[in-house]
Amino acid sequence: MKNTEKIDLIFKHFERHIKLSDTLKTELAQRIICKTFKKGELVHHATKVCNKSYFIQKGLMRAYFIKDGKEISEYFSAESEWCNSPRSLRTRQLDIYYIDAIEDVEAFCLSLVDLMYLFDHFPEMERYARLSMGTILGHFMERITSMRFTTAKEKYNHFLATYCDIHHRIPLGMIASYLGITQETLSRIRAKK
Amino acid sequence: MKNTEKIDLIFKHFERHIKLSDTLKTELAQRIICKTFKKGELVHHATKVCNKSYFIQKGLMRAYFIKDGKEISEYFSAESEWCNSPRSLRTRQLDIYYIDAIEDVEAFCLSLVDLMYLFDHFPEMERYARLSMGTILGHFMERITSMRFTTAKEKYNHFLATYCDIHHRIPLGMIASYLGITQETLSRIRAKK
DNA sequence: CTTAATTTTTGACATAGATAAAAAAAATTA
DNA sequence: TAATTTTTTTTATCTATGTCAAAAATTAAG
Repeated sequence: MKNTEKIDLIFKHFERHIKLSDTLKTELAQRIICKTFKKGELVHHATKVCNKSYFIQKGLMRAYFIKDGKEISEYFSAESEWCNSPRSLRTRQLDIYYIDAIEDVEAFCLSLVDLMYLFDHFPEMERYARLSMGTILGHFMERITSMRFTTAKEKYNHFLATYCDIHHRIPLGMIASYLGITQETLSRIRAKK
Repeated sequence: MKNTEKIDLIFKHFERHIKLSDTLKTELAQRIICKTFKKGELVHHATKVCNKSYFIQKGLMRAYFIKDGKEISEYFSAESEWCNSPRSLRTRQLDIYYIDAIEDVEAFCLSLVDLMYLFDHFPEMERYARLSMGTILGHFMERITSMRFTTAKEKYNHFLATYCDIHHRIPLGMIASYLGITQETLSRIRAKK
């Protein structure tokens, strides 16, 4: 890491859940590397096991999978959020997800090996993971509820609420596949209000 | 705890993810209490903050919420699974979920206070939570996919796959609300095959 | 700038699944 | 075991959203 100011972004993120000792900060700084991706660039390919986690410093990433030849968006990650192929990273096996950059991206990158090292040596990292996964789990539960008992319009409103800050940066087609509706339907919903 | 054999069930569960030291086993045994619930009994009420987690030893529990006066099943927990109101437990705030017993239930009960104590003193408990939440997160992702791009029949098949062992113990109406389809539709799907 | 490629919008039509109401079956209680 | 309540099934319509096709608008490339 050259830019010590930049890394503060991810430190601040950790510190929302845990206290970072100087030792841990040093260990993190030694292991985190910076990567950049051009808009449209593929960051992770489903034919590979995912062994990295990206923390976005600037830009927008998307996890998606292919169904019947079409890209189905699974989730979007923006500034100060992680992006990876969760199950692949956890189980060290293949999963269906691709990751690409919707905008030019600057990201911090932590390898699985380094993550494991940190979990083994810093219990507070385990806590961080437990707490932040709890938050994500909550979002998923809300999303499941939103998927089940709402009209297409309500689904879209729920999307607008959860991706409040970044919804305008995501193309309509990607939003439609994320919501499980057709882009025609979404276009009509937008036209009405 | 009187029955030392019984508590092995939950020890074995922990040991799927972590090693349990004798110290931790003792601490757990001191804190876990047994509770029983009759079929139909309300275990957790949405007007209360959830401050307990139940690990089911025998029977079947359900988390649900009320929408337009109807009970919408969120998830089911059977033997060797946890049941609680996740976000309420995590944030110490109210959430929408009720929990009831679909069958007579015998469960181990751990209070939030005791959970916190264990997290604070046993880093391996943090790891256990991280790993088991990862598994749950994977299930949720699959469920979200299943909710979005499949017909009612495919949703039902996905339910049968995920609740393979216990699907026959869950009433049709509860399954329908879990899947976000009407019970009439589910009844027709069952009739066909 | 001009052309090509991609994304979004619009229109016509089809259909899976919702809704409503009532009968049948199963489970619970007296 | 009869009576009551709850759950499931069936029948008949209705509607939101999907599908297909093509035009318009936007973005990217030469």
